[in-house]
Amino acid sequence: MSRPATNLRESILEQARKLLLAEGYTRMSMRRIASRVGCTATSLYLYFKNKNGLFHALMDEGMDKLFVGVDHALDSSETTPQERLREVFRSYLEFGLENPEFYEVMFLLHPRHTRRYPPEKYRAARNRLERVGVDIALARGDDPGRAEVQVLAALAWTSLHGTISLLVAQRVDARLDQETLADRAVEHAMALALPPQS
Amino acid sequence: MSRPATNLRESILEQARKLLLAEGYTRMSMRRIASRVGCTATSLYLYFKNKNGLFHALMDEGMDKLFVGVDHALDSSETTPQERLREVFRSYLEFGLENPEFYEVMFLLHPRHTRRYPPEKYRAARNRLERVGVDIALARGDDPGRAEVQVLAALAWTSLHGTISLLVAQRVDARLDQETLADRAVEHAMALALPPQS
DNA sequence: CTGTTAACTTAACATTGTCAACACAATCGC
DNA sequence: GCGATTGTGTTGACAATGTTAAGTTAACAG
Repeated sequence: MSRPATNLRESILEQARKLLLAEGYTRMSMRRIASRVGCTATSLYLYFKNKNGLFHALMDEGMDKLFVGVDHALDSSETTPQERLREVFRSYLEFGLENPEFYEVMFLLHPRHTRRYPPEKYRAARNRLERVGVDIALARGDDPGRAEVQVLAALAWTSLHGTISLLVAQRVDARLDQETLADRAVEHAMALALPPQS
Repeated sequence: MSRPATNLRESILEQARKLLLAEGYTRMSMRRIASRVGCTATSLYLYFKNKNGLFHALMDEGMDKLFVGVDHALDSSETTPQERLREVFRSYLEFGLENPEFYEVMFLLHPRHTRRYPPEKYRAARNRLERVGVDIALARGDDPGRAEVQVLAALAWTSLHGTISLLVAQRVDARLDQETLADRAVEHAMALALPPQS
């Protein structure tokens, strides 16, 4: 059959996502995706440059998913910077813990294994981080323009990222309660937004 | 040739390590290692169960390397808990940043891609983390037995881990100075050792 | 000289990502 | 209507991967 006018691209993405979530990147092979979709492996190359292209498309999905929660928190302008920050941190952590494979795909997989996600696409993420920096500056009564604030924003991110990645990889002691750890991670990140000299 | 009595195992480990450091896990293929060693790929299976076994042997090397610095800091008993902690944190960060591939191999690679490193081997690492917990308790004037302290130790770890992994993957804004970020990450972790209600 | 065992290789299997070549159906130009 | 073109897909192949079964060669024991 040809020209079945089905949007094969969507089916490919759907099955690829399922396979990725269920079995990880390596076992998400072109042939296995194709077999589930009901076409040949080479057909995937009509819609994606290669396996990495497909993978990047999945990353886009993940980014969108992440931004929904983060933006909602960032845009709640009627609250204080502190409350916004806490909500952003919590939202980020939640995304990571509830979508471990997506998180893995987006921030954990080393670019050496998958080819690098286009830097311009990370700009959207970096923009959010800058807004976090602004809120940190507001909370601290600091000048948002200072490089110091960007360092603080980066620290908040790395701190939460570390928590997510070790939890997701199940590397923290199993006897520790995951939720308390997550809560404390948020509070620890919040410490960065405290006014200086306190 | 047979029975050359060479310690082939050592050569394999050496070349595997070089390949891993230079080109990452995926490109460290059994055949490529063998070709550099000067034997066939199947010979590697005489000394290691499979690629993962070889990989775990490399992890052992990395663990040892890490523990040298961390233990040195932990054992400097003539200093205060705070100074010890700062030195441990710094040492951990330094190891991660100076041995990115080892760090990647040990704490970044998801167990889904490489099979899981035997849990009992992580015990050595966990022991160190418990000693960090003790020092945190000492610094805070807290009871080392409290679960709270273990959470704090875990938080210190996740926080430093996040910094290392994002720096190693070159995901933080390149305009930020790597060293200041590292320094601040140590200080941020040190905040966990402050006496409560401050 | 004959076994036995250790060290290593040959040859193969199934699976992977990827690509060139081909085939068919729909649409466009006339 | 009809031929050319374009889009949509498949066939078959290539090289590389991890892994294993079977074979080979060398050293030692009796």
